[in-house]
Amino acid sequence: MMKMEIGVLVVDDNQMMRRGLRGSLDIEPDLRVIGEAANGEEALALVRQHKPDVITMDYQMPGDNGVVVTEKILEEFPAAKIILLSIFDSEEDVWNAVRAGVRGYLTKKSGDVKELLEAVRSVAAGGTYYPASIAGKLEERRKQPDLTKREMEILTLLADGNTNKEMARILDISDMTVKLHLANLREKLGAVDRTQAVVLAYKKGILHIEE
Amino acid sequence: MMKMEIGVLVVDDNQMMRRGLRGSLDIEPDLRVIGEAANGEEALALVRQHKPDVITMDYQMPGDNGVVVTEKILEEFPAAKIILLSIFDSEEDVWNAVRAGVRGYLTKKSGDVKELLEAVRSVAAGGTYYPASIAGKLEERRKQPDLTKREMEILTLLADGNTNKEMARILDISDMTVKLHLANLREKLGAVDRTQAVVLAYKKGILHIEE
DNA sequence: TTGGTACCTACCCGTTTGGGTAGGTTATTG
DNA sequence: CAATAACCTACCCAAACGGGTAGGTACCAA
Repeated sequence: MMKMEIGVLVVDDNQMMRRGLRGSLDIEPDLRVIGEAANGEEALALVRQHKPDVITMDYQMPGDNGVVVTEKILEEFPAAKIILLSIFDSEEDVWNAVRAGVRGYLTKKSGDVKELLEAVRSVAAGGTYYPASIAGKLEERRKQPDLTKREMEILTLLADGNTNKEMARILDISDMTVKLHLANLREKLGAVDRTQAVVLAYKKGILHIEE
Repeated sequence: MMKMEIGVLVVDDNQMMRRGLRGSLDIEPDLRVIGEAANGEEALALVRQHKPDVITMDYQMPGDNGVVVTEKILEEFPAAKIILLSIFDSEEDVWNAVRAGVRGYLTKKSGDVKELLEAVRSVAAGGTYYPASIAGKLEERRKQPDLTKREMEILTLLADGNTNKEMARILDISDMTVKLHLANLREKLGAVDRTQAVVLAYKKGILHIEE
């Protein structure tokens, strides 16, 4: 009555990573990699074709990232079981993935194959899988209020080295209002000043280092 | 007279990455992976034992990072040919690796196997290998002056949300001096204010996001 | 010995920031 | 309909920051 094999779809743009994942999974007697996708479109096509039991999904990919692809897959196949794999594990990253509906989140840093296998089996059986460190970040994030759209704009402008007056001009609002948003955003992030605000925003994964 | 096979040592703490690398290299007729190491000690031991023609070295590892391990290997075997593989490719990261004496630097983001093979063969033949994006960052970094020890201390304290007065107290110097270092450091980083200074420090890889 | 670099201090002065307090409109949702 | 959240503006005031200028010491290398 139990299905003998767990069919896994590997989604990762990194060719070497795909090779490593396939090797680690295929060697297990109860697991079988039924396909590899390097991006969102390929992933969706293979999901439609093979209905995999579990999908391992990379976060960073050209085009749609793993969270967006997850949303698209779940929209069409609400029962799909997706485990997100990422080099990054900031509070915000984990939060976004969980909100999108993933069943597990693993960090690539460790590269721990045992952990991966546990996650795949647990999720295939209908459970979820979050290592302690990830679960902690999720809990931490849950306690924090979201930044509003305006606060995000201010935060971005702040990181670009704008003064309050400049931000006011850019957003076409009073610099009094900028001060207000800034105060709220410092409060939400737990920062003592504007400089620490951007630092904490980076650490929490709200802002990203892209040049 | 030419050596038929290029012996490669793979150094990476990530088990899946090692698997992917080995698979990608071993499949080539002219390449042979003669060992895998998960950290600096293992790497050094295998280098002594096998004298590999080329070493692919991960940046992020528990214990000594890839640059430190590179230095240790080159101290003992100055002719060793090392290619650094990293997820990160900030100006500072590339700069540190090149200063340590690597012959090539590849980013793991692409996971481009062709590029890896080209790099290994080029380096084995006595050449170097830097993709255009990496070479550009190296050139960029070369033009910039180093931060002094004091400036680094100020930068770190700055990112922690300290005011000038607090930094002065912590470093036991005048807040006038803090202002001076801060001005120099803004100048070197090309930042308009203290907030942008830490942002640029992150982007350049001088500061790191660790919680 | 001279030059360069890192490091330190001080003054003046205008601008920017942050804290507090007190109001308002609009849109959404129970 | 009332409550809530997001958004906006204004005032006062003290503290912090940034720009300019003008010095000093210590050390290392040419």
